[in-house]
Amino acid sequence: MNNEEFYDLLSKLENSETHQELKEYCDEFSDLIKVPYYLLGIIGQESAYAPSIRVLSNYPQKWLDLYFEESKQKEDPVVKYILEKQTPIRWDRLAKIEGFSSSKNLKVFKEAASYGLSNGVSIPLNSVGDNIAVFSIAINQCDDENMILDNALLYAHTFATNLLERYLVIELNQAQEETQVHLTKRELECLFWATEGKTAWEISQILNVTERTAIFHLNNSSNKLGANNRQHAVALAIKKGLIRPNV
Amino acid sequence: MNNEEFYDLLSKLENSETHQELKEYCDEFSDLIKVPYYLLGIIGQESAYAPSIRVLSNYPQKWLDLYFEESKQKEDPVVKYILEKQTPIRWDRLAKIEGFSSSKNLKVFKEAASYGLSNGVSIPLNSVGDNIAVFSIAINQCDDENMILDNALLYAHTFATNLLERYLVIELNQAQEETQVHLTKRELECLFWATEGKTAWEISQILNVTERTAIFHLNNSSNKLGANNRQHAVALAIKKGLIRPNV
DNA sequence: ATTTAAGCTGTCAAATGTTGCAGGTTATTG
DNA sequence: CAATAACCTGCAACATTTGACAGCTTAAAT
Repeated sequence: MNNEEFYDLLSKLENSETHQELKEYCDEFSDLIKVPYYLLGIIGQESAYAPSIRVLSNYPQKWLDLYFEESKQKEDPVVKYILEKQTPIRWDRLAKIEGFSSSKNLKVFKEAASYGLSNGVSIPLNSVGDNIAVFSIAINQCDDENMILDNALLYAHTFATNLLERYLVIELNQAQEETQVHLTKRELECLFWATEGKTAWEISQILNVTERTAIFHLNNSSNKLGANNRQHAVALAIKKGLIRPNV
Repeated sequence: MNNEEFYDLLSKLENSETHQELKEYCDEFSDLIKVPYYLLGIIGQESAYAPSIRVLSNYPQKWLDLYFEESKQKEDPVVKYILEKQTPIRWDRLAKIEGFSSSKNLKVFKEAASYGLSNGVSIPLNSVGDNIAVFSIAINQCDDENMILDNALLYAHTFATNLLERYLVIELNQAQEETQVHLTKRELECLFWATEGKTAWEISQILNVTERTAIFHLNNSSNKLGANNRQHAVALAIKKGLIRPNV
């Protein structure tokens, strides 16, 4: 693959309007890097105790079915890794890192291999917003698998970042007004100071309004976010990326 | 640059023990990709209204001094971009994107150019934890600047991810016990449910303890995190990456 | 000119959170 | 065995948050 082909592919991603279209470009990418399998996995943590998992992949369907049926993500070293680290990692190297290499964990690797996914690269993707994602590419056993993967890794890293960004934009567009929350400037200001540990009274002093007004905006924020209480609102706002540092 | 040189460099990063050492490898990287300038900027948002900014860079010192003296980050389109987006971007392309291309913003680009930074690539880095970072590489005007940058981008993306991860690990090691917070299992469990919007009483039911005990753990968490109140504790815990989705 | 969105303010009662006091158990480790 | 860390519980006073009711101002858009 040359750079021109690659950047062409990225601009195709940017102009995609459906997840189906994205999948086609993933297929194209997979051809270009000569790695047969890919998977984009997204963990939504709006509710952290019941996270949603979304997948865009051409992994063997039987393996995917088995994987989620038996909740193998709970003992998958790749999942453990992406929740803690940010750097792309080759599976055979991951298997040697302390803390990820328990025999229970390595069992997942063995099972995956039996479905034709003997080695791969996984790239943690921490988007702003409430999602944690991973993009993996995988290959069956062959002589130069390490070389192919090392070469593909660089492309896959940037490709994955663009893929996820576009995936989430499309998702947001489709969700439309129902799920979309729009907070007013004041509501965001109040929430911001709430995340800094200020009480309603303190916020009222900062914004030069009465305490009642600060409470009013905070309640509106909570309601719009569908939060149970202020703590929940604060948590949701941060996870959704509504709170930005005052750079 | 070939892949071998690159992966060698990455493993040097991984084994670094000081920020000075990292800087040396950045210099080495800069040579390899033939792009003279680099900058790693880290925005710590433990306190979002007074974020800390740390820099590891070989940008012209005069430009850096001027930049922070005049708080140019407030109108820097790159800063605006990295707070919203995740994908690497070439500056000349960024200048054309709607929403980032106000004349006020473009002024920063012009000033940077007068210090020898006429074009570049910036890579948003969203680490788990309480930091937002950017790695930029920059080049002075020349005939094939776009080609050089496009070629360097892929390497820079993965390099930057590894660089940041190591930078933060070193920082954490040096901070040592003073700043380090260790929350017990129970404290984390209570905090987790607090971020899900549960009251102390509800948490007590989930964990099968009395309400008083849940309050006890929540208070301990708050104190250890240095929080003013529960909302603050929840916010800090999420920003620090202590709250993980229950995958 | 009317509507609409956003902002602002007030009061009251009930629920929840915060703080400080005091004391207990259990498992691990030197 | 003694020390330690983590965990568990109760009571009481006070602060803060939440929900429900009611009404005003201002700027922008139809």
